[in-house]
Amino acid sequence: MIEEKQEFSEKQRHILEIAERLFATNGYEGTSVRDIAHEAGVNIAMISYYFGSKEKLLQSVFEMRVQFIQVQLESMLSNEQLSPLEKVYQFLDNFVERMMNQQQFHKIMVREQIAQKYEPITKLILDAKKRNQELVKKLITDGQKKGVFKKNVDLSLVLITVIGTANQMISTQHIYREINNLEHLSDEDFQKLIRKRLSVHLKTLFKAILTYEQ
Amino acid sequence: MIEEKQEFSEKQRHILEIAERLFATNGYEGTSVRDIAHEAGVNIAMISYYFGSKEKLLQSVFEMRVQFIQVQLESMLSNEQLSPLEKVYQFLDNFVERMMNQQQFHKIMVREQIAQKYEPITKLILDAKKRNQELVKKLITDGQKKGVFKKNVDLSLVLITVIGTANQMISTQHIYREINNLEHLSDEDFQKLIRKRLSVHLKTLFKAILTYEQ
DNA sequence: ATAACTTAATTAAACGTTTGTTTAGTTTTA
DNA sequence: TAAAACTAAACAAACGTTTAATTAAGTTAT
Repeated sequence: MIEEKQEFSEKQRHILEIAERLFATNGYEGTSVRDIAHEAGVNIAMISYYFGSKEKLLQSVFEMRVQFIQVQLESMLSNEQLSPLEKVYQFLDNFVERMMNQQQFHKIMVREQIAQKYEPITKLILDAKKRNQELVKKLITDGQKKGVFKKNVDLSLVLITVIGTANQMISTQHIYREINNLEHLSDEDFQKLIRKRLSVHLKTLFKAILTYEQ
Repeated sequence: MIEEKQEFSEKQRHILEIAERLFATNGYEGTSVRDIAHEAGVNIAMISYYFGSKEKLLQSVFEMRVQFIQVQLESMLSNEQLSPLEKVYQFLDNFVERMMNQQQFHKIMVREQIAQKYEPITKLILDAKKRNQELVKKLITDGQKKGVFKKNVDLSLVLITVIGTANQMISTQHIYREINNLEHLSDEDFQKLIRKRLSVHLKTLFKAILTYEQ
């Protein structure tokens, strides 16, 4: 029987999820420890008790969420059955799903990568991005060797578009909803819709940038 | 002699620019009125005296910057010399230049469109986006009528990519710089470089999404 | 099995700072 | 000499964190 490592207790995870939501909507400085404690239904002192400080609480939110890609993608990469383009598509699907499932967290990410105020978090973000880029780079160079992808692609710039598009969609989905008259949809259906559209859109983009075919 | 409407005095504009920079880097809640006053070299009370409150100060920053597109683009649109694609290119150049010239302000925008905390500002952003989209829509449908652009383009999604890419570049330019080993460049040269690359990149994207040609 | 003891969880209250804003007074400008 | 610009000081409220005390849970000894 394998004992799973429980980094945080159930109660701690509850606090972390509340904190994540509040940090996402109000920002780190815009959220008070009292707000978090109140919404989580715990005493204010518990947050220092469990996490040490407000800043370490934010760090803990990051730790909770940065299980990131790593394992999932490694196996995909080594699958020799798939064509380079198929691999890229699968990566994009995976990416969109991850982003949409963790919207609150990615809102925090957007803020923090602007602010760069808390060193350990800045470092976490940078490392994750580098790792991400290395993985995609393998995908791309693989496709280039096989002659399916163009050479001279600014990979960083392509990733900025992919991540930027997802971030922008997450940040301004209410506007997208209003402008396109999608208010009649349930929240759930709307989420499904933009997830699907985002996925298709990013694939189209990637194909257009990377391949010769039309 | 035409008297230009001076919305803000020179001293006020100085405060607004300091506030803009601090709001951009530390966020609205992360910036204290004392910080702003100190950096601007004025007494704290002057901020209430001039702008009424901290929140109205933020609003004033928006007012100062929302001279936006409007006039510039209208004339471009009506220029019958240009092909639809050339018009789109010109729009993109204009867009990138505006974004890069007002990076601080756009960092605030990114935060505020996530937060949606201050009603008047949320409304300002929404209106600007709608106006923006209407203008581009004219450009696109014009090109569609002439048979140069594809039909069935999700314009909102395309704009999300354009704006999202620019926002992401502005937010994570330090990472782009490090990953691509561009630290030897002067700040000025680096800014020029990413402005150019962003411009080219967005044009490529637009062309790939909108046109049939390769 | 229960009493004795230890550690962990939880609480209300208080701590010293910092927050945005206002006041009452002074200096500068027209 | 009236209005505008500016200042230092004070305001209450909110902030993150700590304290000291209490309750709950877990362990050991008998």
